[in-house]
Amino acid sequence: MFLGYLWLYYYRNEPAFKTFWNLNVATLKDISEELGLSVATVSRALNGFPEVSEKTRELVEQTAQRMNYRPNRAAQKLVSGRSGMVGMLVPLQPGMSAESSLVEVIMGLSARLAERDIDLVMQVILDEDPVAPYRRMISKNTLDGFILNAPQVSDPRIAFLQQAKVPFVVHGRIDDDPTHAFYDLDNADAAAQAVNLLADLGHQRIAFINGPESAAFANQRTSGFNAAMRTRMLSVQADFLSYGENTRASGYMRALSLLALPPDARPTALLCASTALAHGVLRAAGDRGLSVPKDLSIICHDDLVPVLTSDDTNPPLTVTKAALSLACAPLADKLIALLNGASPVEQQTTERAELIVRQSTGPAPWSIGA
Amino acid sequence: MFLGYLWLYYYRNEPAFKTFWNLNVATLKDISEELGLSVATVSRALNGFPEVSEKTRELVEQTAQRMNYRPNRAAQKLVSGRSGMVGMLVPLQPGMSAESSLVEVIMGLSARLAERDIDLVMQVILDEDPVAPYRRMISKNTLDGFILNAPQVSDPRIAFLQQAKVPFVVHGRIDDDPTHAFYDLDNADAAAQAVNLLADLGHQRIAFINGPESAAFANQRTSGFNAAMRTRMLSVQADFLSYGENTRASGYMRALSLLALPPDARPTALLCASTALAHGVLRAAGDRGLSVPKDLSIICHDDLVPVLTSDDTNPPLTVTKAALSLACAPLADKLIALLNGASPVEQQTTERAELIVRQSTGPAPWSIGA
DNA sequence: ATCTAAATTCAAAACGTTTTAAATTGACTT
DNA sequence: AAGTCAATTTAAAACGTTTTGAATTTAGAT
Repeated sequence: MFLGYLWLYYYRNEPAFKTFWNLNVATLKDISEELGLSVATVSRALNGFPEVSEKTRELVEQTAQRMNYRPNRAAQKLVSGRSGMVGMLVPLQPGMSAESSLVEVIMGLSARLAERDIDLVMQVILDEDPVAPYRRMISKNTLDGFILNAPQVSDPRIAFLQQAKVPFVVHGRIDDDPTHAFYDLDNADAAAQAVNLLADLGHQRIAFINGPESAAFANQRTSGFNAAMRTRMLSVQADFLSYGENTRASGYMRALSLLALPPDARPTALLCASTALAHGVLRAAGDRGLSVPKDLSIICHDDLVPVLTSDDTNPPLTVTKAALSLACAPLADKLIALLNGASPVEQQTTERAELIVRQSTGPAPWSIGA
Repeated sequence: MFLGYLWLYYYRNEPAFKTFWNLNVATLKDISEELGLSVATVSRALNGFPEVSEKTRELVEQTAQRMNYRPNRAAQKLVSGRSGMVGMLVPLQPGMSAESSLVEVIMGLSARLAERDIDLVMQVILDEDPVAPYRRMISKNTLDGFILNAPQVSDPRIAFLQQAKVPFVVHGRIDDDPTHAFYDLDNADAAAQAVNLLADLGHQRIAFINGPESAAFANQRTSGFNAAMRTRMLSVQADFLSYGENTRASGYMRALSLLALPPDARPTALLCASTALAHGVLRAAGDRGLSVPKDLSIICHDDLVPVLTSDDTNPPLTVTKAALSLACAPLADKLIALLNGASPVEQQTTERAELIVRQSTGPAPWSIGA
């Protein structure tokens, strides 16, 4: 279906929206008439142009305030191309609704952007083609830029937006040396920190319960994991590295099968990509009658999203910690910088996770027995 | 096919790609020049006006499709007063980020609205004054209507929007007979169903661990609870009804203190406003060494938000069930109806929760002993 | 007072759409 | 062939802002 008939009913109906005008919103013309000035001067005065006299500016600003003037975004957009709105299009994947981290990010972004009077347009994407919605939004001509989350391994959205020369910032990055603006956790380092802690505790059979294989972050964790294991002279068994959904259920299932191995073959330590996975793993350990950390050490990465916490579990989880909420302000700031003409490569930040040792990690079982 | 070629251009970075996707978003003028028609006719053809000939309409629609035309929202807004955007302003309360139900609603709404080519503008509110952000957004003149969630007992936002004559729909309602458009769960009935089940099982000391006192839904649940208790000739002790945050932690704390009472004084059944609360309650029961449902029956309301489920607990929870996700489509539809001039009182729907009996409820302990 | 340059201000065009009122076309009557 | 009425189409005026290029005022120097 093409747009036609929708707009017919939508637009033709007057009484519903006529009321919008009733709210005493003053226009530039109203102010200019009130003061006997031209619209151009009033516009310039309010936008801080240098060629308007101080006396006039003050007068105009007072009057604008008094008359409750607010610039009409649509009109601004029409002439300047800037709408004061940025978009975030999130793909709806199966089980996505559980993605509680998303609300954390949306909230933080929206709050920060609002400080600069920028609005956040949210849209859930159902399309097969990940690029199509961006094309649609761009051609609709209402957004100044985009925030992308959860980048995939070779994410077509990023290539597309770069090509289209639309400002955007990514929460995460596609490879080690991207040309786009981003704010990202040092995922490889987080995995490496975890491995080093476990290796220091004498663990040799370390399994990694990772996130989705298509996610860029999961691949970065794998790189860090493998590299650190190699450095510590530890071998990685093929079936000790699994990818899957970042959910409690998935963690439970995957841990259950790992822990079904005989005691001398099964991992003595599990590294999980998220607290959700770790919750599932804890439960699986309980079901298998294993005590943590005596029989099994567990470490995970904690985004500090308050839904599934890492410190009110039993035992409290050892984690690599990096608050997701801290990403919001930088992301918003970077996008704003881009909108103001900054170059993407100047807008790249990587953050290091902090290791918090709690009670879910301990010496490897064999080292005690030996 | 079609898409394939585009990808080709896209990867090759060829000019055809740029001119097709990027700067050249077709306007009505482009189409009119292409066809030798006037802008007015093209506009009318696309908007389904009756006075344009069928032949012309078809031609215009094909050309529009071919040239990748999309109406410029800013321009439409400027002349018609309609922007094709609706807003959802959510107050950021402490512990709000845990409100995972929100993401569920946002996702669902956005998806449904997108079907009608309407965009959802999200904003997090930090203001003290709940009305201020609405006033701000309205004067900015970019939104056609609002979706309100989590209405409070006598919510000032609703009064303000009604007086400002701005279309809006509420997820929930302020009182039993509101004049605004809403979609709401029959909260009183949900509580009553729970009480009836427990009463049928012989429970007499039933406590209610409710949501925040300021929330309208919590008050409706209380009414239903009290009414049903009265009908069943059961008395409600003052300290058996508590209000608080809808979190696991709050459920845990409140249950802990209830279960500290001596066996012949403490409640034999707990009714919880949410699965999050119930999770906390389950843990508290475990900590107190009480077995569910032998010593204590637990029933809660389940929104079917997949973060804290009710069926993979031990034991699986008896619930009154009503999927939150089912609210999204009706909410979006109602708002669209309002935008098209429908009267708010025609746009009111109440949904009944379904009782699902699982293993967390059982006969009252004394009735077994007796 | 006159001239010049700088400092202000202004009128008008543009952005892309919808809509009003007027103009054109076409089909039927006579 | 001319006249009438309906069916299409068009030109032009909005909507509220920014911006360009020109016009005016002011100040400074002669």
